[in-house]
Amino acid sequence: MKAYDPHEIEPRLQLQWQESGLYTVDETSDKPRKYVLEMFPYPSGDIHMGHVSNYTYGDVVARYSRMRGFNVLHPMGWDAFGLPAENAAIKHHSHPAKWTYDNIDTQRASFKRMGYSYDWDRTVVACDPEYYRWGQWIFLEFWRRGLVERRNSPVNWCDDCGTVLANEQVIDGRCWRCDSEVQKRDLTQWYYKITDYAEELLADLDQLTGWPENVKQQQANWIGKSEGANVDFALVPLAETRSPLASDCEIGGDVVPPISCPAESGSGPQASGTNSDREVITVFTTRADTLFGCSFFVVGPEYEGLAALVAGTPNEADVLAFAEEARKVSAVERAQGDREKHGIFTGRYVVNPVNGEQVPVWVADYVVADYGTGAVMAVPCGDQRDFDFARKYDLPIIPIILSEDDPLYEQLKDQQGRVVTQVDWTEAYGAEGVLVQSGPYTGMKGGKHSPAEAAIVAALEAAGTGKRTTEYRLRDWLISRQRYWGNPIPAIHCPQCGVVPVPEEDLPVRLPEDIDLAAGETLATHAGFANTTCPVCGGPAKRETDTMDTFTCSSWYYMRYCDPHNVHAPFASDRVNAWMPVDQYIGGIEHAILHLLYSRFFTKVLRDAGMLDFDEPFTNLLCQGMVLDAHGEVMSKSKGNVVSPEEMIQDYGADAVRAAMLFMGPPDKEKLWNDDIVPSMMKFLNRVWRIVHDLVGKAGDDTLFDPQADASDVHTLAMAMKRERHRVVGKVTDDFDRNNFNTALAAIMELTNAVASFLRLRPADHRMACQTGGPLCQDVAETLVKLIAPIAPHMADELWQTVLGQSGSVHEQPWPEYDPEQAKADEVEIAVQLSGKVKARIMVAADADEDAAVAAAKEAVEAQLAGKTIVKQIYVPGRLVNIVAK
RNA sequence: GCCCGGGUGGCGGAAUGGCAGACGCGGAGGUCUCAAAAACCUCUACCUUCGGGUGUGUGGGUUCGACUCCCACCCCGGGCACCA
Repeated sequence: MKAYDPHEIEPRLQLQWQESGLYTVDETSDKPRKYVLEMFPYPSGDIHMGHVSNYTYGDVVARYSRMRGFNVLHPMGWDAFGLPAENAAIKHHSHPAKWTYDNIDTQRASFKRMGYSYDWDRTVVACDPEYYRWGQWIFLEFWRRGLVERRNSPVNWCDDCGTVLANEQVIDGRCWRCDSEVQKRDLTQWYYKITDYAEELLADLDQLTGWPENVKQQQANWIGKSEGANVDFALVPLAETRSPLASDCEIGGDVVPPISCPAESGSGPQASGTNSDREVITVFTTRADTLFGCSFFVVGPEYEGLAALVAGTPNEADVLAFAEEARKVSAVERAQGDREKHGIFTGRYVVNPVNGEQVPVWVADYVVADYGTGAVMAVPCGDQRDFDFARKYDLPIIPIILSEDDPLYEQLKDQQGRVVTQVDWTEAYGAEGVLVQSGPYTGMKGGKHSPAEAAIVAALEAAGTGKRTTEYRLRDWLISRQRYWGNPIPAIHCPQCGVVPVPEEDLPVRLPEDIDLAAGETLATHAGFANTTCPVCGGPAKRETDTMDTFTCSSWYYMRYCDPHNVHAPFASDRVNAWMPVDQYIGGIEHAILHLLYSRFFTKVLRDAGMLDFDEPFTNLLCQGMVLDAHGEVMSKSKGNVVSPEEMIQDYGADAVRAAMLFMGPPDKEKLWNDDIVPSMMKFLNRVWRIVHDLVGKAGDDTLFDPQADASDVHTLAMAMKRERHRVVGKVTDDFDRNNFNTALAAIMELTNAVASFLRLRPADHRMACQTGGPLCQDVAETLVKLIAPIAPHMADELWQTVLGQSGSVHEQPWPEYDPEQAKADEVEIAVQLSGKVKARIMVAADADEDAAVAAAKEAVEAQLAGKTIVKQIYVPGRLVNIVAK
């Protein structure tokens, strides 16, 4: 027997697989198709343990699927545009392409060394003009469909990266890439109008039954749908303002005079002050039911009409100064949720449309600028933020929604007028409750989506002062970047014709290669690139010099894999429709929002463009957990705790590294790396290697079972091995179907243990005659090799081809069959419980009926049953007998 | 604050409401060996007066039976967050 030597076996088989084109997809095959995909890597350097984890899972799924009879598409490529390449180029006075392609070469070699079964003919590299050309084409298609917009607005600017960022790339006010503080700047930028798809992106999450719940939850949070209403508050003209100073701005006195309301006047909410000639400030609210509790009104410091609003008021200068200061607060500081609130009275009033009350308008820093209308109605009774603000500035808190258990409810439930009660609460009442002091709605149930909310919105709509609306937290996707190493935006700025698209036949707009980034050159300063002619009028014009966010590249690469060499289009629809959606997608949880949301968006747009016949790109999603060091710390160069896959392969071989990664735990959980695990897997593979050799050595031996010798033991263990063979195939099949790689491997170990027991118990000098012994050994050996083939593909193929002497590769073999009947034992051990406590264990026939099992069980616990009456007995076949006795 | 996960031996982790701790690591002892390595074997949750008792974050509940289901709480990880 040759010793197991992964360093000899692995490179040899990798070459054999490559030369035979084992993993090249055959588009003409009539097998059912399966698309197995892992998120493509960014070529940042050599691979790390996170890559090993991700791509090993994908490779096991791909290899297992092939053996299950699928025609499997399993491609690999690189997400090759991005800032690190540019920084490296500046540092080394070279070109980003060099750094990128060098790293791709390194990674490709490592992936091959890991034995991953990719179809390398389909590789997509995002910075290849043959790929990014079609990213530009898709940009133009989005433009044609009205989904591209260029607009000026406050954007996130990262100074260290020298570019703007999408909302999704700002984490707690910091840049996702370099962690430096993000500033707000007013800039004209390019957007993809993802908000047009907000509703569908949210609603279709329900279709994604193969996605982890937390990812769907994160996307739903990010989209952030709120159903409510826009309500118009009419501005009281300055001339009619009755109380000009901030200090008297409360609704005067303790008792507000009774207001007219439908119960008295017979009409809907008073539309007082909503004449068309009056200026209106609109607010968005999900709690229209609390309108009667509105005691002030707030606009944010960024509110557009602020200057006009305060023009001519006594406090104009102070208000503008306050707003200016508030705007300067950094995003990082603002990201802290429980900041102290600050505000100032504007001197103006608006009219509450439900009751005609005039309420003071404040400017405060707790109003979010780009959500809703940038203005809110304040109901301190029902909203904690308004409550805090009211307390700080001594503004009225009018109880209008209460729990029925509240003593105050008894006092107020029949209150006719409007008592401005300064309640002694310590916090707002945010829950559902019953309305009081709310005109005709008093006594109705209030809360989000409550009857009172519906009734009040309906009345506002009837009166023309309100409208049902849905707001989303999702913002449009800012796709332009002020960087070189990205996909150029195919647009031209013509002084005559404005901003015009680059004609399709002129694609791709190529990145100039002769650029000196180290000297500070940019696309904008590169004359050869920036200067062009207008495709409409032919006059001199400037090229757009922003590039696209790299996430635009990763939003459709999985479609390109289906038709990677197409020179006429991004892809042929029939090819993509034949493979997609991706059956199993695997990647890191950090893309729960960014990449996965953008990809879903692209899919829906291209579907609407008639290019795709499916709604969602990824049917099943597996988000792998991070690989951490033994102490649960993230591996990083600065901490010096990085485990190198390359070193592990050198020491133990790729198969052992793969097995170790799979065995560490469930794929979606964090994995704590332990240095002992790879050698122990090497040990296990060695054991399999020897066992298969041993079994094959016995396979030709038709004298295996000698009834003259200790036949009972040998026969018993042979039968146990056979049962285990069937049971384990069932278990492994089930586990692979559910991506439970760790327990699949554990089950394979159990089979090897059964085989080892069998082999050990048969001393070499036993010569036995049996018809079935040899074939059983051969069958078990083949089965074991097939089961382990997806996990340790090199060793399995070597055993298959040389030790088992089979032709072809094990990776083309059908997955082993199993017979559940044969997995059953004749006799099983069951537990005997007394009132749920295990008291004994007995052997019974596997098919024992209840009477037999219970009788045997009683015998086993006879002593403990003495003097007791049996109340109940439960028999779970193959498991236990539970006797309840008093 | 809201929304997801999770809490099981010394460690990683197993358990369709049915014998908790599969499988592996580590540890102890042994076989083989001149010796070591490798390989193989046995043991390995805790307490115990050796009868048994206790154990899956805590406290209740449902059930013949709960790691699993329900209620309340504690702790850890993640996401969202002055989003009206």
